[in-house]
Amino acid sequence: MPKLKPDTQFARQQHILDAAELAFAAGGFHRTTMQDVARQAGVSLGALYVYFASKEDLIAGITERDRAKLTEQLAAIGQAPDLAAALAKLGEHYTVEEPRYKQQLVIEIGCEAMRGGSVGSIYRACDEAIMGDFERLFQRAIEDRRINPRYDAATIARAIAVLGDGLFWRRAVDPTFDTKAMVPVIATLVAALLDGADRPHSALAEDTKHEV
Amino acid sequence: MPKLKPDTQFARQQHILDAAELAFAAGGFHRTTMQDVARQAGVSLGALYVYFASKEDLIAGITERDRAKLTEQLAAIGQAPDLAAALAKLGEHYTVEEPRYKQQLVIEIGCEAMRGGSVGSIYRACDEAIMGDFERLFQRAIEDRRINPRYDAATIARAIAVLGDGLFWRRAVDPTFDTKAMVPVIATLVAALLDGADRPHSALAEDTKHEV
Amino acid sequence: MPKLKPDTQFARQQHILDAAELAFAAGGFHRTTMQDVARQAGVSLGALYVYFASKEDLIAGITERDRAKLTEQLAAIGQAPDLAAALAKLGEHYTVEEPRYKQQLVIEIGCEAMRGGSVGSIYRACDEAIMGDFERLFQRAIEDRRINPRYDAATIARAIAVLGDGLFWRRAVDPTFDTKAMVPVIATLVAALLDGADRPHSALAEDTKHEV
Amino acid sequence: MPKLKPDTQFARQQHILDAAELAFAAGGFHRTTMQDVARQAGVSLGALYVYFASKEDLIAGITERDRAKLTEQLAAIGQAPDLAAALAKLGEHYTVEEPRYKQQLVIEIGCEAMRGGSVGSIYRACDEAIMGDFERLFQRAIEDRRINPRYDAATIARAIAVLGDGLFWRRAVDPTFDTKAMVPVIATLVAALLDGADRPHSALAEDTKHEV
DNA sequence: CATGAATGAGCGTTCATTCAT
DNA sequence: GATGAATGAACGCTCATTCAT
Repeated sequence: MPKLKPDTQFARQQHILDAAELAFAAGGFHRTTMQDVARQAGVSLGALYVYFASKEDLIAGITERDRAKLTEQLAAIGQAPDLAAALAKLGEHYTVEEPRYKQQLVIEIGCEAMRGGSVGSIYRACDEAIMGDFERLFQRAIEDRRINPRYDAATIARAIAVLGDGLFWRRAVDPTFDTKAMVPVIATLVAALLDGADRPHSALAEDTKHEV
Repeated sequence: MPKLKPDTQFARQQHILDAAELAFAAGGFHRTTMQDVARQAGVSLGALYVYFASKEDLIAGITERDRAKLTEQLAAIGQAPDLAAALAKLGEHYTVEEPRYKQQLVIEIGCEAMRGGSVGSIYRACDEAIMGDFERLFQRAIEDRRINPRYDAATIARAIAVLGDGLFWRRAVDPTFDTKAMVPVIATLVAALLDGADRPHSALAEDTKHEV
Repeated sequence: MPKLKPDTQFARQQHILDAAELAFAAGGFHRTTMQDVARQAGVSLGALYVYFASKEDLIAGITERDRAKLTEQLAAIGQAPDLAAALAKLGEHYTVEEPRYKQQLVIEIGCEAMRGGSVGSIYRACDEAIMGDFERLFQRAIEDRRINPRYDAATIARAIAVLGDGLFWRRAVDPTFDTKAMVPVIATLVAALLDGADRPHSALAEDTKHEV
Repeated sequence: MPKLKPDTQFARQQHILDAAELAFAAGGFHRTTMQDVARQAGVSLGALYVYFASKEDLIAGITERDRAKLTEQLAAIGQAPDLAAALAKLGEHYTVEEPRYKQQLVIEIGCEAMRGGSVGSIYRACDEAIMGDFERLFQRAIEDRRINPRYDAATIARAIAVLGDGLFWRRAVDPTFDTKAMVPVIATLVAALLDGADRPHSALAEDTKHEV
């Protein structure tokens, strides 16, 4: 029998990735066995290895797809007229539409990425790309005078990443965390970051200004 | 003297915890074997089990010690006259004094805590305690008119947790992250949270005000 | 064909049970490792766990098969016209045809069964079933006047169990024991049990008659 | 500090043996750790090794003491005027006075003795001594015409051993076994063995006579 | 291509034994 | 002599990966 049609191949790979995300989110990368993933996907163990050469490869596949989606969504923000509003929208998307297990997966991925390996490479490459895009995005916004921040584009990008990652972490780790209620609060801070150059700041800000 | 003095016992337990933190931070909880920990601690495999009944118990011990230290440090903030400055100081502490592997450990712990178990129980119990303390701290500060925030104490506490966790995450996961440079920026946001009731806000803040 | 036919599966399970009996009889349940069993069976360690979930499960499997065989053989006695002769035949079977290691295994099983667990459950369940069958067997024989014992059916059943177990024990524990020579002697006692109501007995019997 | 007085030494050794019997009977030789024994005896782990060089040595000590006691009791039977009655008395002793855990220990010992080692040596040496004594006992009784059996002294000795061991086994392995009720029944068989030369026997005896 | 039985290296854990105090 | 912390070989078991069918 010749090769499966590329469409079918791709579809099955995506199906396995979906199942693997569920399985891994439920039990973590290490406690979850390839057998578990196969069962969740409704395929045989051998079939798994047709589409992914190893467990690491499978995890890398998940990482890649997840980061690609995030990259894409952040890219879409570049088109938005109101940056702050677009970012708040994105924050809401991850809060309301996405199930919690996706966030837990992101934490799991980051945790795995800390150890290097192929997951680390992919994660960091994506992160750098995202950060670069982000930076350019804010650079353009500054140049176009659509925002008026106290900090340079690179700092803004990183600060917003801190906020976003903090939200992800909290939602994943704290089951009592009310993400929906927190998003607008964080959005306020994003807004403050984007548009704060000419505002007075608290004593603290004054004290630390020279460190920036 | 055959029976070790409690002091010595405690010291050895702490020594093993130190070694375990190093070993686990380097390889993650799952890749790191008990043998690795023993080697790092310079004790035999059996000695490990004299002080910790299982690997889970050892990880729980690390979690407990780590969270206890954090709780203690946050408690100390209650005494500070300038809340915002004290928080910034704490942020700097975790940035400059603490080695990066400690942050990675925190991420590892949180990741493990997502799966429940004894680590999950300890983590969540500490987290709740910390959040409660935090909330009361801000409540008192509001009543004493030392701060004048737009949000209630509970929201402030949670938002600052998001900022702190975001910093931890970034430092752990992104080796290029310049934490030292980012702390003052985040400190600005903390200051904005603590003292922002009567300031004008951006359009975003206006838009989402009704959701708060 | 990837999925093994049930026949093959069963055959392999039986093969492993055979090998395990040999290995366990040679070294006892506790000194014999799963690796030993695997080596004896000519399969890998992992393959063992395909067919038996744990060492206890493997021992339970041996127990079950052994007891099932015994139950079956005792059931066959029910059909025999001459009860005493059939029992003697069975005694001879276990003496001559069965290798000594099987007896040693029975002792090992009983020893394990003393500690409860799944082996204990299986052992006692079979023992009770056997004793019940035995009792009914003798009850019918009494009613049909094929035997004429001094004791009731339950007592007969238990006394014969004592004789049988004593033979097993002796053969297993004493390498100089001449089972072949002893079986007819024990058979005499069985015969005395089955047919002794109207015979005169020794002083001892008279002394203890009131206790019966 | 010089050596302990031999009396004290002996007393402690006996105390440890008592505790070890309890501990081993409860959990079996293999599941019970030296730590368990020490705890049961109320001594330190190190003290155990002052009195017994190894676990095997401790088990051998138990075996030796147990067999010595049995040997002694069987020797006492030699003095009895009525052999059958004396044997029945001994049977009752092990049924009523001795706790069940002692029987379980005997089974455990026999099980261990099957594997050879020092326990095997001791067990078999004692068994042979007992069997020799027993044989001589019955030989003298035959010569003195106090008994009139169908079989020679060696056969009688072994047959009675089968009965005794069968009783031990049943009591140890079957928690529902009513030993007290069974002893008189078995005593009947012993009596039949000791005094049966000139009695008619059942068809079974006739049938199997040629096999003897 | 699909299957799942087979493989075996490697893990967490136990426990008989030793020995510094 | 007594103590119990320390040792490390060895065990039961798991699971990523392979490959005959």
